[in-house]
Amino acid sequence: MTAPDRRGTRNPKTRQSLLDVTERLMLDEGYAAVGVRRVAREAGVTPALVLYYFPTLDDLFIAILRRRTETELARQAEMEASPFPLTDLWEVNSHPDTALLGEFLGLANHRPAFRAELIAHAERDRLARLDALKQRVAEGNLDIGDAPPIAIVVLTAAIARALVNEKGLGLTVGHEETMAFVRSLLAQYDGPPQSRREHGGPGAGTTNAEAGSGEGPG
Amino acid sequence: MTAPDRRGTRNPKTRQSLLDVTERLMLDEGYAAVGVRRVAREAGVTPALVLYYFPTLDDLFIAILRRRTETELARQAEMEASPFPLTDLWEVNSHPDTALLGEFLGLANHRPAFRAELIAHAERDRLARLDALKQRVAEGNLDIGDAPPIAIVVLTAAIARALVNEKGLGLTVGHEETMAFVRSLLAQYDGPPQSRREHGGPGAGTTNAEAGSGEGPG
DNA sequence: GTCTATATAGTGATAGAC
DNA sequence: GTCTATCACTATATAGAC
Repeated sequence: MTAPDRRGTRNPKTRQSLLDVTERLMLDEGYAAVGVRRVAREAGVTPALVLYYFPTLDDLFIAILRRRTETELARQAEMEASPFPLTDLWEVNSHPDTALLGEFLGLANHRPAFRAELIAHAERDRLARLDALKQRVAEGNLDIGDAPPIAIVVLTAAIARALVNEKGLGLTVGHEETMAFVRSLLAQYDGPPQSRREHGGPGAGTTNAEAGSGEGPG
Repeated sequence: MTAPDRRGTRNPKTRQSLLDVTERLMLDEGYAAVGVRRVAREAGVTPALVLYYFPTLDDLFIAILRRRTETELARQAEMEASPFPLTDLWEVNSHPDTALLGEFLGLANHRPAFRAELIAHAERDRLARLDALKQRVAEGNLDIGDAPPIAIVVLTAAIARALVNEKGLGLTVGHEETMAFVRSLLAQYDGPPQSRREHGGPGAGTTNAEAGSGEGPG
């Protein structure tokens, strides 16, 4: 259902070019702008060639998703080496490329063949981040109190994605204050105990609620 | 650009039927499922009649948005009378109909005529909720500490919408824990001081972090 | 107010020459 | 591996009969 899997990969350079164009189109104009003709035109080839590399549009979208996965695994690895995992988890989710995830969600809504692939990817990704977070907690590098780690993972992703979506639309009411607030909250528990409260960025000026009056919950 | 504004509204019953069908289609299958043919078929009329009431598809979508606005204003009014504004703010945002907002966001992404209308609506809505929240705080009915009220409004909307979106997709990893966590957080500061911690629903069993070890921040 | 019929333009995908 | 040409289908939207 996904791809007839044409052996030989043909010309890798052309293939990559098509993927680049598609990804940029999705980010700039949304997945609805992606079509065989449009992609072909922007890549300087013919529509037929696009379908030669990706027999169906679904195959093209799935290829984008798969390529994305590798990039994210790399970022994930970086995060695991960071001294401030929470803040980094937030930053990773706030990356402009997160807009792609929004497009993927919309795409999955009316492309069944794409949906299964996306869900599998999202779940894998979510569990990977959960594991990473748990490990940091176990190492004593991070103290999130009674907060369920999975909730932290879900929340950072949810908030960041929603903000990116809104910004892409041109809706930014309250974003600045919200991001400052979130950053200050994360910075409060983030990193090894001795360094706590020493970072958080200039935007965290609102210090924050004394929601954690102790040295840290738990 | 929006509508030639056909005077007379014709048959209000037919008009409402078309709106009902469209709204249900958007919720069930996403905005991509909405087209003159499909709407016509499900409403038991012909495609031409749909365009008789709504000269372009954009007009149809905008009509949905406008009708929605009234409904939300009603909910908003209810919320303002509730003893637990935070929890209600969350519940309102978690209402299944929130899925519509996600569809609207996607829609605005590739329908310029719809975008301006949506942004105006979203900003108005956000500021209304902000005012309501501020008033509850001023009344002493709610204590959110140093947290910027606008951040509370943005965050509840962002989180709820993201969860609804994911659920619609079939991705629910971590949702239960996250919702329980959010509810417990909200319940902690929600309502008049004397009733605090007496509600929050059965899902809030994880009690929560002792993030607010005092009677309340501030 | 609702219909039939159609104009116009787009789409994903295929066949086959080179 | 890349092209031209085209099929089969869908879409929004319009004209005009009833």
